Amino acid sequence: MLIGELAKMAGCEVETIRYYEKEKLLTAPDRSPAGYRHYRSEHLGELNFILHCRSLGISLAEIRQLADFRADPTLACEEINQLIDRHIKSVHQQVESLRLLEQQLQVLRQRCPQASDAAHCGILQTLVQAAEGEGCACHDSERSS
Amino acid sequence: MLIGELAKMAGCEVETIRYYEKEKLLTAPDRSPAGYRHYRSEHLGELNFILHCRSLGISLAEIRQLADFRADPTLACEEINQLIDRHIKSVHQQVESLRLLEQQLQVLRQRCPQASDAAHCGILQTLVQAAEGEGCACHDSERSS
DNA sequence: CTTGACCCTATAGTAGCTTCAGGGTGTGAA
DNA sequence: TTCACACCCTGAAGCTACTATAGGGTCAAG
Repeated sequence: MLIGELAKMAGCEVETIRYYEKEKLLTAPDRSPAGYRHYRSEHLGELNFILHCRSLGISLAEIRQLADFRADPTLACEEINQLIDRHIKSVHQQVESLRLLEQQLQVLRQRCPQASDAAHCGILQTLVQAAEGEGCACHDSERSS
Repeated sequence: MLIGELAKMAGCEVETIRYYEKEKLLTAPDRSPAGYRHYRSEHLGELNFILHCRSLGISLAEIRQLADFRADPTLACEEINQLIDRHIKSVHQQVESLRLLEQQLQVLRQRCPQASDAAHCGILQTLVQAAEGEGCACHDSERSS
């Protein structure tokens, strides 16, 4: 299987595969005399493992750790639990701060319900006022919470 | 006002200010004979504007646009509205996908309630199974939704 | 005249790819 | 056979928004 076919099967870009190989996340395949990479089904498994972890927002460094656990199953899985717990925590924090951000943007957006010119744009005025330290509508919810 | 004082007043790093100047987001201040930057209150306003926008997750490219609107207030503010609307939309999408991700991680975590060794680690097994295309517990909610 | 806090520039590093330049390979058709 | 075209290769640079590092200059106090 050539790199293009593997990419198609896994649903990623060819460059991504070469990148993972360079980063030693994917074992290097055999090469044809012309230097073409030839993959086998194990490679598809490895690649899917990486892509699946990435879709869960796990970093390449963490995936490298998981791959080590996978390679040596006598290791304690307590670390895997911790890794996932840390990850859940950070995702949860991201969700919370983005929800706050969304609220702030909604408030900001309501400042300018109709289009006119920038001189009268409520959004721009709000941003400029905030810069002048007059307290901003969009971040008020931070103080009150 | 020297760069260190400005940084303290605005609550950011000195390097960040120099970076914004290099990126032409901040107008270059006058220099002392020794080459030290000397700032005035306008600069604090400009910097606060940038930092406030950044705290709302607005990119530097978008801040550059907003600064143009600020500089030429005869421009239509419709574009500002659109910029904020686009931003709200993308933040909302991020929130949704992170919430889904959190759920998936919780499901994954429940696969391994107790620590043993990696050979019996439910999390690792789940990830490996997913890689083998057997359908994964953590992404099941995607299909059912 | 030395110490220490501050300032300067230019360059490289971060994460996770993506894009680009410049070239080789393999297959089918004219 | 020669051409086009789709695919493959490498190495380096680009992206975002900073942060860090190296190697140096300035200035006021003691």
